[in-house]
Amino acid sequence: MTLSLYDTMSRRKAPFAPKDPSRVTLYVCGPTVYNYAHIGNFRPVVVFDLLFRVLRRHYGEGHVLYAANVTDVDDKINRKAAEEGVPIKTIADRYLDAYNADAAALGALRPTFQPRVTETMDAITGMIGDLVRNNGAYEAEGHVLFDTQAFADYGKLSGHPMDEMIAGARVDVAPYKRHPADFVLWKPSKPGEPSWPSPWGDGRPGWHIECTAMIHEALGLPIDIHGGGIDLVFPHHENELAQGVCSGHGGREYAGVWMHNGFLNMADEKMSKSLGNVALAHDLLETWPGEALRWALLAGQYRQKLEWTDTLIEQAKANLDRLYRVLDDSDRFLAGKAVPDGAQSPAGAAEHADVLKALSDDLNTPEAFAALFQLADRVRAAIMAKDARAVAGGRGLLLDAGNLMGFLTADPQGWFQSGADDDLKSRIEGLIAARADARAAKDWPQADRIRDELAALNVEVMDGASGATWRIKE
RNA sequence: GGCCUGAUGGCGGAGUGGUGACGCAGCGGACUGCAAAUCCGUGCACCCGAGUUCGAUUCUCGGUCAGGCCUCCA
Repeated sequence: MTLSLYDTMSRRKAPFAPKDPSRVTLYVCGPTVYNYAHIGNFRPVVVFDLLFRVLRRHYGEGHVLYAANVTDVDDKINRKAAEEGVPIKTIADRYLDAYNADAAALGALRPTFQPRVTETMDAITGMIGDLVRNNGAYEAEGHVLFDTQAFADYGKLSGHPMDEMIAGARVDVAPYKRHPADFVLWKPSKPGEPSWPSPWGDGRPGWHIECTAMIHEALGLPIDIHGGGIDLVFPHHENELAQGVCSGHGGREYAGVWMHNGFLNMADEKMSKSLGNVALAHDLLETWPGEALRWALLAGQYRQKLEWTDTLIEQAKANLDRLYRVLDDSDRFLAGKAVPDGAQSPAGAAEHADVLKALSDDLNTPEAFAALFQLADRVRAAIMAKDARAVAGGRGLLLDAGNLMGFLTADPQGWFQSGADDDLKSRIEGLIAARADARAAKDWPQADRIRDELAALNVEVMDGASGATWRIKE
């Protein structure tokens, strides 16, 4: 099965061809850890986690290397550390832990490498040195600047012609720059700020060089896929590309494919800390299962913008409920049954294949979801046909397809009963038992009274052939 | 000002030159003591104008609207 990906550089979808199928490399720009990350920050995390999973399915788990960096020195981190009177590492560690916890709750696997700027300083200064030697950078007033004139293709990724970028620039140009588009590779630290030694004096790296150096250090240039948010195309990725090529590592190529996810909007505007319209993943995870948030983040194709609303999350939750119900019903149906082995094709084999097929088409998650539902329908039909072998096989396929996308990892019963502690559970079970007695005695008013009581506890009862089941209503 | 996306039913959201996915919500029915879940059935859309075509939601051009980048930003 062919994997096709959309490349920002060529503006086309094309079959993916890694340079070495036994060592596929993926890099995604990670967080600056100075605060809790908002849900929009996690869109690329979830999207590229999905890509990571799909790549592993195509090339084998051990053959895909995924690096996502951590920016752990930056003005905002410095400021926060100064406010609290602690080292920047304290701030960075705190929010990196929170970030990784949130990412895990959203079903993201840990990247193979998670390099930190402060631990990659030698590689960073080394690469700046390479650029200076190659005449791709120059020193001016204690700064080292990248010389955009040295890279003829500058602007090719973003499609921004050089002249127009200057004409439209809305920032003051530092006087020591040879060209307005030149950008900082190394800058002196102000007194009291963290600084590192370098051949150009003590200071700290510019933002763009960090990624290029970490990519080279962790994966080696050139890489197969470079990902990130659409906003990073210019200037960040444009600059990374220029640095990488001019550094002399990896030849003319920096990344084989450039992938960019669209933004998350809230009330028709992008979610951003400066606009103040943020929803922290950390807070959302208090009220919603991580899988529901993950589903919501994948509800649209990754390149499209996504409107983040409560309705979106509710619908995502409802979608997952439907799949979990099938799993739950399968479990009930299979309970106590000896399932015969056999080579008979399980329910939903074709639909199972369709899931990977849809994902392999530039991560078409909506189509993958559709295939997942069709697969669930096949399992449902097998339950109704009382075909234990088909149910067991189909259930396995549904689970596998869901897991591939990072879903259906919860125990089905637990999915519906999460939010109930043991006290509540035993109370619910007691009421259900009492209601069963009332129903056996055909005391309908009493049975309905108990159901109302359960409803007051936010519990929904479902009478089935083999007794009543329940779940927490949302 | 320059560059770039997008516009599909009540909602989310794929896709396609000709039979308009999928899910949520709605409606009718079956099942149920009544519900819920489930099953069966069902209504509802392709921004506007022009062009190409036997035929366009799908291609081309123009317009309108929305959003993004050009500045820290996923």
